[in-house]
Amino acid sequence: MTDDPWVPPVVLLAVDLVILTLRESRLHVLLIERGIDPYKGNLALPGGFLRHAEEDITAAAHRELSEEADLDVETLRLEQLGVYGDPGRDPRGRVVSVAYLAIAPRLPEPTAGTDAADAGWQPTDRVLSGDLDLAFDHQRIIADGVERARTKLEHSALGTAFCRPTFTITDLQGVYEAVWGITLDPRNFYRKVQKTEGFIVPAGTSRKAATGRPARLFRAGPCTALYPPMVRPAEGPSAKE
Amino acid sequence: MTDDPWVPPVVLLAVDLVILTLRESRLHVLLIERGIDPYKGNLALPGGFLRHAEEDITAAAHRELSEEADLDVETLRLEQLGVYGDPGRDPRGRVVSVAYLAIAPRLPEPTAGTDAADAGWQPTDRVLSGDLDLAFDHQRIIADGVERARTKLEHSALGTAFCRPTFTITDLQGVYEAVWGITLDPRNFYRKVQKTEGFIVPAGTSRKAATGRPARLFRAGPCTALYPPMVRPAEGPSAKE
DNA sequence: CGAATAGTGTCTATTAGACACTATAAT
DNA sequence: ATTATAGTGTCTAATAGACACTATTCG
Repeated sequence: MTDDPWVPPVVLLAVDLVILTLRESRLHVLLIERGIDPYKGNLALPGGFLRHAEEDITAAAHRELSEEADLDVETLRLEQLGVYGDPGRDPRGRVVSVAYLAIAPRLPEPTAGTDAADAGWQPTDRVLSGDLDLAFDHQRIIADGVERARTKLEHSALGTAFCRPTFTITDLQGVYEAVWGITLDPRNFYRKVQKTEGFIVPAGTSRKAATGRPARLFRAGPCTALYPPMVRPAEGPSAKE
Repeated sequence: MTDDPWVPPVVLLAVDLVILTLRESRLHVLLIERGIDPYKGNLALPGGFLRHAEEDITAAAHRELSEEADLDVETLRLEQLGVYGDPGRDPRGRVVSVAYLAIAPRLPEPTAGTDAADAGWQPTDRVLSGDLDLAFDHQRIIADGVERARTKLEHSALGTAFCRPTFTITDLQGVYEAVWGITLDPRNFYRKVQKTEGFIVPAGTSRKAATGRPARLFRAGPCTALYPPMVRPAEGPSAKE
């Protein structure tokens, strides 16, 4: 045992972004193809190291959002998802990553950024089933992100973030159905959403229709927390006889 | 602009523990008095740097729990609360802290650990009101921890973690009332808790009574997630005319 | 008109919340 | 008996969930 004065170890700090959206009624996550080792060629979450020692972590997340995902920083709200710092999760050394969650409306394919060889939306169920091979512990991070989105739909107005600025109630129902993976009664959903004060507000004009009656348009309301919450039907444990 | 190969910056990684308990019907948080600079003499959350470069973050949190708080690691479950890494939050340099939340039953005063000059439980409302001067951004971390506990009480069986191994329904009600800062109807609470399957299970013997009818004892049930959830009455926004 | 989607009405079983009562102990 | 706390019963208003209907567009 030496008696050298102890100094704390240092780590590399990274951010990773779980950006979810809806395409063709399925939940998708934005992934890039890694252009460099380790895990070169594998799919991974957009993200990267802090740029410099004074960079704010949230600022770094926003920077990666525009650099790697080429998405508009202004329209997306990032929420901290958690820290992933297992020793050995990155062969380059001790890398601790702060994961952020963002919800995006349906967007055109993002163009590849600087250090992303390719970028694209992948269905979350393909990721979670292990069908796709992800770098690092990113499958785990995505699983946590999806689960977070599921519960946030219950208690926050996050659902509107999946929609474009104006949307129909049917659009919003599609969000809940895709994220929760269930079907909902349109009539009850209609009532419920309307009576949850501040959730959605009418956007004047009705519009849209390939066929059928045109739907009214709404915008996201002022509330961020829903009261009463949207209730997700019980699952698993209610194994009915 | 030089053309030196860019290398990512490094940071110091710390863990901080928000340990909540109930004493005399008030929510308390465990704080230590800092024995060294910076913020020497101020109150702070128990915590500290990673011991070595390969230490798991959760393991470090458990280690601090026993070292600094002298609490039994086995009985307390730690939950990640978030990352606090603003540049400038620590004058010693770039320190990023991972905060953990734990709930403890009423315990004897913990004995001071190694680098804690003094330790003790402080009411959370004194902390949140700014009545006590905390080191770093620990007031903010505690505020987040308390808020997390509030919402977890709704959807998880966390409330039982505030109680000793066996407890009465009145004990459990006291937890909800203290954390939520409201009063509840004992009769409705009784029914609600009983019918939430797996929340609490009878512990055989009835017992306890200074005066009045002895209460039945219960243990924490197998469920971690409550369904249906305990509903916290609406606050603020329902400003009744 | 029919097809398709939007939106409303109504009924019922369940539940939250209010409140009165009975039960079991100590003094 | 009195006091104090534990536990149960009951009523009512609100709500979730099921389901039938009307409304508005296009072709």
